[in-house]
Amino acid sequence: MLKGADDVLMEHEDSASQHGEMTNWDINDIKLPQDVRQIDGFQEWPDSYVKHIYSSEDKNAQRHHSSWAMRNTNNHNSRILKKSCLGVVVCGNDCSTLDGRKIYLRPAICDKARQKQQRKCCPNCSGPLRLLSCRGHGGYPVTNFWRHEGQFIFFQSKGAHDHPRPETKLEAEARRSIQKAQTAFSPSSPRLQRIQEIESLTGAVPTQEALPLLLSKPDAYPLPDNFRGHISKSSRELVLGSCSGWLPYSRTGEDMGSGEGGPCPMASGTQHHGQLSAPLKGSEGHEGEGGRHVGLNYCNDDVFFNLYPLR
DNA sequence: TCATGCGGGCGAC
DNA sequence: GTCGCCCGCATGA
Repeated sequence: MLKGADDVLMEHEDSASQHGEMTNWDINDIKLPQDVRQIDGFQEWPDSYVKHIYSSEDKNAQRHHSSWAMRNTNNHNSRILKKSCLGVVVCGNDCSTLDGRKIYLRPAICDKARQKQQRKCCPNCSGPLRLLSCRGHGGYPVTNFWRHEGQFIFFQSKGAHDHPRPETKLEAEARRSIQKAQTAFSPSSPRLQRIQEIESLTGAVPTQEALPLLLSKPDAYPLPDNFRGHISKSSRELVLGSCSGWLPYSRTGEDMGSGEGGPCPMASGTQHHGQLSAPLKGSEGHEGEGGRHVGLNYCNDDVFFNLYPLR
């Protein structure tokens, strides 16, 4: 369907050196190169018409991981896994946080979960959420292809994302963990009562078992090259600064405290906890943005998380 | 509950 | 035939 455009772009791609690896192959080739001299470090944010060859030992590659929200697409070819980009969930009111950041949530991959997510409201302004579809591949979503061949995992991306980066899977997972912690620490929970009891007896504040916290670092969220011209600087600087509100990408609707549809008043009932950190499982990327930390600075209608002062 | 992968099926081109 | 997309199902975390 879009082959003509692809071919043109492939030429461009082939002429460009990508870390020096072989790129004169296509994911649909009957035979893929096996004399690969150099394998790539895992790319968390592949964009544009790129190809990568990963080691079959690479855990991220094995999982066909991407920080873009990619859903499985049936291409009726069991040898090649195809995924298409779901875009990003934004605030329908195009609101900004107090420090000028936009809301870029990660679309749920599961269709039902995504529908549910879109019924939720913006955690910043309580406005409607809107799914900003990816149309970076000739008007269709960017597609990623994965193929396991011998010792290597071949990756090919077609299209250039025309939308901001959503929060990463890791961040979304962290938010879920935090929500679980919130539930456990809700004011009426026996667990919290127990902690308060301990606190009153000992004067000590129990350190958290493992509330996940990821700390952001500047420039952790560069936008796709093709998007940089379209948004403001403040939107680009999606890093956590002051405790003016909450995290840059915000949380998804699933994390809105009591579930269905509740608006998100800003940080009511905020409790302050010490800064916590916990290593995240997995190895998000081997280079570049990999292994970064994410600031979580939550407003929350239930409990806390306006709480982690940044360094 | 949700992410992920698989595969049937449909319509457009 | 290829591609995009919908759907349901299964599995695992």
